Amino acid sequence: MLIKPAMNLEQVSPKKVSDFIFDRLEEAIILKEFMSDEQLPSERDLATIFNASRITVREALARLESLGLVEKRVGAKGGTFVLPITRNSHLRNRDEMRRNWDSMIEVFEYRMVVEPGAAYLAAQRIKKAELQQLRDYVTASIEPDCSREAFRSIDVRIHLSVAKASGNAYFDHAVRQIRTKINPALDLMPYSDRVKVNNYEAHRDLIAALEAGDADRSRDIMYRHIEHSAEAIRARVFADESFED
Amino acid sequence: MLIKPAMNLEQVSPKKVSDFIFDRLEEAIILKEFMSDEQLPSERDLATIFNASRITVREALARLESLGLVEKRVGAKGGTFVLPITRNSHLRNRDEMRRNWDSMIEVFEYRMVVEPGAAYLAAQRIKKAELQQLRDYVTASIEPDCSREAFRSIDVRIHLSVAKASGNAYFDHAVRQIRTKINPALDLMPYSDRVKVNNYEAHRDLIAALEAGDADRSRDIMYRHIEHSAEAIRARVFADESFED
DNA sequence: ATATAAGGTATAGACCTTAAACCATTTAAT
DNA sequence: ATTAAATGGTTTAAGGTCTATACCTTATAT
Repeated sequence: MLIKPAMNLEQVSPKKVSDFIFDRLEEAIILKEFMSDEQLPSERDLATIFNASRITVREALARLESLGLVEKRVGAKGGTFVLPITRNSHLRNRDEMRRNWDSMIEVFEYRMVVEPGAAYLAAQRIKKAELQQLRDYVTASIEPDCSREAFRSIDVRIHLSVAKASGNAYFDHAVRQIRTKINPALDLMPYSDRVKVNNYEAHRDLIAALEAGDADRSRDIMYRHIEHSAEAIRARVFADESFED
Repeated sequence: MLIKPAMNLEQVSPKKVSDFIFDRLEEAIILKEFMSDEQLPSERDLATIFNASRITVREALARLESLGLVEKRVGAKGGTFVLPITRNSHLRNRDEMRRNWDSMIEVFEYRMVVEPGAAYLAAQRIKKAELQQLRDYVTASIEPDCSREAFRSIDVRIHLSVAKASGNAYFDHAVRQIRTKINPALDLMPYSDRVKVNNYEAHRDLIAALEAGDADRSRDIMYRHIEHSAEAIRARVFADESFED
């Protein structure tokens, strides 16, 4: 006898245009497509980009502003500017993750399946230009003048590029979603030579495996890389000390 | 030097409440939570379930009706009823999949990563009641009086239950999404004893592995099961003959 | 015939979005 | 000092969507 699963009753509410715009801009800031002090396109340009009215764009920007992600300045040379992450927002992030650690674990579990899968496919399909782009990112990440924020931004781009090189929109989207969830946690990490070198070596080895078209090795390297990353985040979130680096 | 990725300009449009309701009902029908000739809840009940107005529910139902998924009848004993899949819609589905085979391949690739991952986690966490539910499903699926449609419905429920047993909302959601994409293809499959037995054995072995808490074996069985399924779909979609069984 | 349970329809008000115009502020060029 | 340009800030009118409520129509069972 078949038992019908209960009708999945979900409270739906309309997703407004301003919600979409807010989500996209928040994601862009979290993924560091815009870095600190960088200016977003003007309200008028954003309206054109998103094919929306200026008022609707302003509603999305107002939400970003109320979250402390951006700041507006009027006048010529004015505009909407991305605010740097403050020590306070760091601590708030950490507490939020401590309180909600179970949901972080869910993201990690998903990531450990999805990103190695993306690397596996990418090894079979990545194009020369994409490999070169990856190499440029990795090279830039190990330069001595690479700022902490630039380093974090490059790290995101490397992982998103591998997902894109998988040639599969599902992996691309999933990695983007995962990264948007965990990037605030990664921003908590210290910025030491040891971290830089560890990351450099993992990314370098991954690129070598991708270049060799070795899908299994690419997958394994990615798996170990993000396994290590998850453990480092866990240690950091539950560390007693506060953050100074 | 860092090169900024181009601003991802996407045309956003508001997602209306009726869109959400339409999506959920369409999904429920595709996943065979409602079977042929079954009655959906009344418009008034759906409005309560989704916390929306009746007019909005009617808009969603009108779209379902225009797609030929449901039919409305007025009067007492009237209501909204799920229509059976016709031979024509079968052929349309097949042609659509032939034309858009690349996007089917993307779903299969994603599925081969996500569902084995879900099975791996489920083996470590599945509860006694969930195992019993799975056993009941599998038993029902091999009964001689199990209709073709009931068989397909049970198949869906087994895979969704495993995803749910992973205890991870990301896997749960992803498997749902994947299944909604490929279920129309699975509906094209013949309903022979050979198919029934193959499915039965794969599901039986999977449950045994889950019950043993053997994560690696659960993952491998799931992988081979859906690899076989993808190949069977490919053969069916590109078969010359039309469908009689 | 009548009651009942559905779908079918109509109206008014609240909210969201667009388009277009205009105001206010700041900077750089003149 | 004046002015032009670029930006955010504001207003208004028109149209679309959603809610709430009420009432109409159809078909079945009693």
